[in-house]
Amino acid sequence: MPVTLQQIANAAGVSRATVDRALKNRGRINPEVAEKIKRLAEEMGYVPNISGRALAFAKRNIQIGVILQFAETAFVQDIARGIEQAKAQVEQFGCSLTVMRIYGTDIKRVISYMEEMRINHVSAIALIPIDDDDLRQEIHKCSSEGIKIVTFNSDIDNTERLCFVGQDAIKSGRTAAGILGDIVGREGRVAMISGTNSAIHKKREIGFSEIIHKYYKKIELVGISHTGNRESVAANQAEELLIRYPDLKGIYISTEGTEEIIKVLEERRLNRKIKVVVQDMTGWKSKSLIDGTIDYVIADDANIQGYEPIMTLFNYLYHDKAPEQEFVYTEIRIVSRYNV
Amino acid sequence: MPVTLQQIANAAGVSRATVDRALKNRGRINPEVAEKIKRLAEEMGYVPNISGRALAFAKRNIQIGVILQFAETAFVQDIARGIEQAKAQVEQFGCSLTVMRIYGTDIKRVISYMEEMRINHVSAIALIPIDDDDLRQEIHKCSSEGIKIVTFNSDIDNTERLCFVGQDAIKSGRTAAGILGDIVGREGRVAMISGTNSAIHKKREIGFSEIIHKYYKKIELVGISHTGNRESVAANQAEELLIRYPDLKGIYISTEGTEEIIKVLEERRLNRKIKVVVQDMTGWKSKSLIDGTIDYVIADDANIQGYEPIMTLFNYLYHDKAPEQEFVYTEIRIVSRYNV
DNA sequence: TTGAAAGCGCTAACAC
DNA sequence: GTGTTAGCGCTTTCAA
Repeated sequence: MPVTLQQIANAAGVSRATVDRALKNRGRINPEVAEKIKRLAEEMGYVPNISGRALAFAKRNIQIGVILQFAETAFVQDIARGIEQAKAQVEQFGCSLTVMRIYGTDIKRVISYMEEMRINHVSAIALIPIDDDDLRQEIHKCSSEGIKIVTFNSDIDNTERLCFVGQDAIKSGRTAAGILGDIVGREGRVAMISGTNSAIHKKREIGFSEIIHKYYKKIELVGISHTGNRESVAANQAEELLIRYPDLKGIYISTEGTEEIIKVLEERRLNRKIKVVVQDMTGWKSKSLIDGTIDYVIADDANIQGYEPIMTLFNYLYHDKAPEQEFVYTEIRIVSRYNV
Repeated sequence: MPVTLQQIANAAGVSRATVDRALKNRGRINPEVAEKIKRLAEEMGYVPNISGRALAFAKRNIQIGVILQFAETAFVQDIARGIEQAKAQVEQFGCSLTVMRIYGTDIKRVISYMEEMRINHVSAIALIPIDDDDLRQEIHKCSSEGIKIVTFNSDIDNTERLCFVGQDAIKSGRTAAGILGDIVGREGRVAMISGTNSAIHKKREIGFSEIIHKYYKKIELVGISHTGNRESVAANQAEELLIRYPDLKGIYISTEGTEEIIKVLEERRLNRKIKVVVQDMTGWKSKSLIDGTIDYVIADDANIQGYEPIMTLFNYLYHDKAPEQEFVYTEIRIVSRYNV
C-alpha cells in the first residue's frame, strides 16, 4: 500500500499541510522540521499520488491553447489528429484544450490568437513558429506572465520557450543516408530533393551529406535541389535530374510533391530501378511503399508530432517540473513495406 | 470546463449516484431514467475524469503481480527495466506491483507464485508462459476468480488470458528479410541462425523465408540452423555455415550468442563483408552496430516488452474495459547505427 | 429504485 | 510557522 502524505504527517507529528510545504519547498516552514520531513519521506518511499494532485488541480481549470498554421495541408491535418488524440487524453484529467486553425500562413493572426489566449489566462500554448521578431516579443510577454510556450515541428531561437518538441532533423538526414547508401550497394550516384531553405530542411541536408561523404566514399552525391515545397517544381526537378544523370541510383526526397516525383519515375519506367527513400511522407502507408516504388520512409509519425508537444506541456503542468532538455526529440523510424 | 457527473445529475434532476449507475450499467435502476441520463451525458459531452476514478479506486488497493523466468539473462533484465518503469508509473496512481524472479526455468515455482498471488487477491498477473497443462489449469483458476492474466513475450493457447502483449514475430521475420534482401543487393546466398523450435522463433523463420522466396527470387536461403539459444552452439553453427558457403552474403541472427557469431566473423575477417541483421539484440546500442559489423537490428525495445504488458493491465483495471484485440502487438523497429 | 454521505490523496485559502 | 478545512470527481455503502 503506497505511502501517503497523511502517513508521513503522522510519523513526523505534524499536519498534512506542513508535509506538503516541506516536500514542495513552498511557503514558510521551520527548516529543521522540513529536513526531518524530507528524510522521512525518503525513508518511507513516498511517491506522490498523481490522481490526488490532478484532482486538486481541477479547480484551477488548466487550459492549453494550440495554434496551427497551414491547417489545410495534409501534413498539418496529420498533426491535428495527434493533437486530438492528446486532447482526449488530457480532458480525462479535467484539462481543456483549444485548437485555433489558420489556413495558409499569417503571423499577425498567430500573434492575435496568442494575445487572446493570454487574456483568457491559458496555462500554456503550443505552436509551430516562424522566424519573426513580433512573435519573439509575444512569446516574451506570455512567458513573463507565466504562460509556458512549447514550439514544435520547427523552432525559434532567442526566446524563453519551455522547449522544442520534434524531430532531430540532422539525425533524420543521417538515417536516410545510411539506408539509401546501403540499398544502392554503397556505390554510384545519388541525389537529394529538398524542400526549402528552412532550418529543418537545411539540417536534413547536412546530416545526409555528412554520412554519404564520410562513410560511403564510392557514392557521389550529385546534388541537392530545392522545390520550395511546390509539387510542380518537384516534378521538374526530378525530370532534370534524370536527364542529367541517367545512371542515377538513388534519391532522398524531403519535400512536398513526393507523388509527383514518383509519377516522373514511373513515366520513365525507372521506378524500382532507382532506389527511393522518402522523408516523413504523409500517408506513408501508401501504395507506393507497398508496391516497392518507394523503398523506405524515414519518419516520425506526424501523429506523434502533434501528440508529443501537448503531452509535454501537460506533464509539465501536472508535475510542476520542466522537461529535462531544451530539445525533446521524437523517435526516428525507418519504415519499409514490411513494418508499416 | 469539462462536464462532471454532478452537472449531469443536476440536468437530469437526480443524484450523482444514479447517474453513475446509469452510465456504468450497474445496480438496479429505472430503465427510462437510465435512458434519459445516457442521452444527456452524450449530449453534454461527458468524459469521465480519470483522476477522480483512480482516486476512488485507491481504496481497493489494486495490486499487479509479475512473474519472470530466466531472470539471470540479459534479455530478461532488459524486460525487467521496462517493468520497473511501468511500476514507477502505476505507483503514482496508488497501484502496487510485485515482481517475482525465477532464475532459469521452473514451472512449479511459477505456479506456486501464482497461487500465492491468488491468495493475496492481486487483481492481475503478467507472465511469460511456457506450454504446460498445469499452467493452463492455474490460469483457469485465476480467471475464474476474476484475476486477469496477460501473457507477454510468448503466449499460451486455449486459456482465458486477457490478451497477449508482444511482438508480431512473423512481421519481425518479414521485416528482417526485406532489409537483408535489400542490402545484399537482392541476390546471392543468405542464411538464418535461429534459436529454438519455440513458437516465436518458428514464426520469425516463416516470415523470413516467406519474403525471401516471394520477393527476392535471386536470393537463395541456404539454411536455417538452430542453436538452442546456446552461445557455443551459435559459434559452431556460424563456423560451419561459413565453411560450407564461402560466398555467403548475409545472415539473419535470431538467437542468443550474437556476440559469439560476430567474433567468428571477425576472426575470418568477414565482418563488414557479410551483411548482418540481428533480431532483438539486447544491448543493441552496442559497439558492433556502431562500428558496422552489424548492419541493422530488428527490435522492439526490450524495455517496451516489459512496459507494455503492465500498462495494458493497468489501463484495463482503471478503465474497466478490455484491450481491443486479443493480441496487442508492439511496434517493430528497424535500427541502424544512425537512428539508435 | 434512489439519495445521502463518506472518503480516496492532494492543494490552497484562511485562521491561529 | 503550522494546523484546519473545504473541495476537486468519482465510487461505494447504507439508509430510505
